Amino acid sequence: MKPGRRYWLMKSEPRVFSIEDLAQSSKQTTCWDGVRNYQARNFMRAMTVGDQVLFYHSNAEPPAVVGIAEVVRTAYPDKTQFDKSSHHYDPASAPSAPRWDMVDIQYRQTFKASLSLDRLREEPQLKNMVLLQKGSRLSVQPVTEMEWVLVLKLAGARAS
DNA sequence: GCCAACGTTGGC
DNA sequence: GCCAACGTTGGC
Repeated sequence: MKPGRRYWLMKSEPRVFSIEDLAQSSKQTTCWDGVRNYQARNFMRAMTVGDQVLFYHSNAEPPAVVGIAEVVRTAYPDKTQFDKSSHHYDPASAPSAPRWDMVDIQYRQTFKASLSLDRLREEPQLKNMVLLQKGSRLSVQPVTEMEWVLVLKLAGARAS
């Protein structure tokens, strides 16, 4: 655990963009566009290069943490907010004052055994994970170092 | 496909 | 500034 590193969890629907898609992306890197929630955006703005990310498959069977990525570029304006043809177009956002940001993340590893939501709920020490809170829908959320260490342990994974 | 939980919008 | 209406998320 390197000092100063922070830990996060980011959700993606695998039918839209899976961890396999990330692994096969150019430079195994992608920009995390489309976030349109202020709290999630603010968490992305707090990210620094080197921060570690749990990659979570939502709306999946089963929903699960499936691997690890790393932040390789800090927050910068999400171009899709100005693109009228984009599903994420935001007419209320001005180019002079972009409302939405994104970060770049790079693939690190896929867990041999992904950790399902049910499995995570079985761990008393993870009961405070943002992911496990009732009604939690945040697509970008903080993870504590204790939670990070335990999730990797449960996944039989080593920190990258 | 259902629907609970949550965030946003806009009338007042 | 309240809050009803609406849209979205995401587990099930």
